[in-house]
Amino acid sequence: KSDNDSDEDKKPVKKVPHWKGGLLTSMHDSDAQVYTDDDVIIIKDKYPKATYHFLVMPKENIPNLKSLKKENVELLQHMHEKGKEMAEKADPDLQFRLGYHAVPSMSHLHLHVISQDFDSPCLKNKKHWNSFTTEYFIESEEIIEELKKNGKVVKDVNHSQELLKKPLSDSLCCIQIGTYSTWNMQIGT
DNA sequence: GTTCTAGAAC
DNA sequence: GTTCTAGAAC
Repeated sequence: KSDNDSDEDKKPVKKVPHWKGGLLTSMHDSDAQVYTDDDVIIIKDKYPKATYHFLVMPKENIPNLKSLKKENVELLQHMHEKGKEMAEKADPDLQFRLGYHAVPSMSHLHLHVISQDFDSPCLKNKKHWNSFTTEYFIESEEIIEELKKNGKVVKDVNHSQELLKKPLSDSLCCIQIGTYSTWNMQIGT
C-alpha cells in the first residue's frame, strides 16, 4: 500500500480537517438522531447551547441559505413543522425559537430548534450568546417569507459577523445571564 | 464547529 | 495576578 493516488488527499500544506462536514456524519449517527422521515432528519446538537437544542436537516443536500430556491419553500415549511413538534415533545412549558444562523460554520443546511433557557455548559462565550440572541439568528418564518417573495435568500455576511462581536448589553442577556453555571462574562450594563 | 494558547487588556 | 481576544489547528 504505497503512495500512488495521492493527488487529492495528500497535499503537504493547508489540509484542514473536514470539520465543516461534521453534520453529515452526525446525520447518520443513530445515537444523535431523534426523528427521521422521507425528507428530514432531526439530531441533537453535539454541543447544545441550551437544555434542548436540535438541528433539523433536509436529507437533500442543500449546503446553505444561499443555495435555496423557490421550490424549497415546502421543504422549509416541513422542517419548521417537524422542528416545532420536536420542541413541543421535548418540553411544552419551555419557550423555543426556530431559526438559521446568518453565517453558519458547518456545511449542510440546518434549522436550529433551541429552548430559550440557554442553560448549558457548552454556551461559553460572547459569540455563542450573540449567535442566538441577535439578528444573526434569523427566524425560520423570515427565511420562508423571503424565499417566497424573492425566490432566494440574501444576507450581508460582513454585517452578520459584526453582530457576533456586539457587547452583551441586550435586556434579554441581563435577565438570562443568571442561569449560567460556567459563563461569567461581564455584561455591558 | 471546538480546543489551545500567546499576547493584549484589565 | 486574571480575563479577554484573535488566530492556528498537518
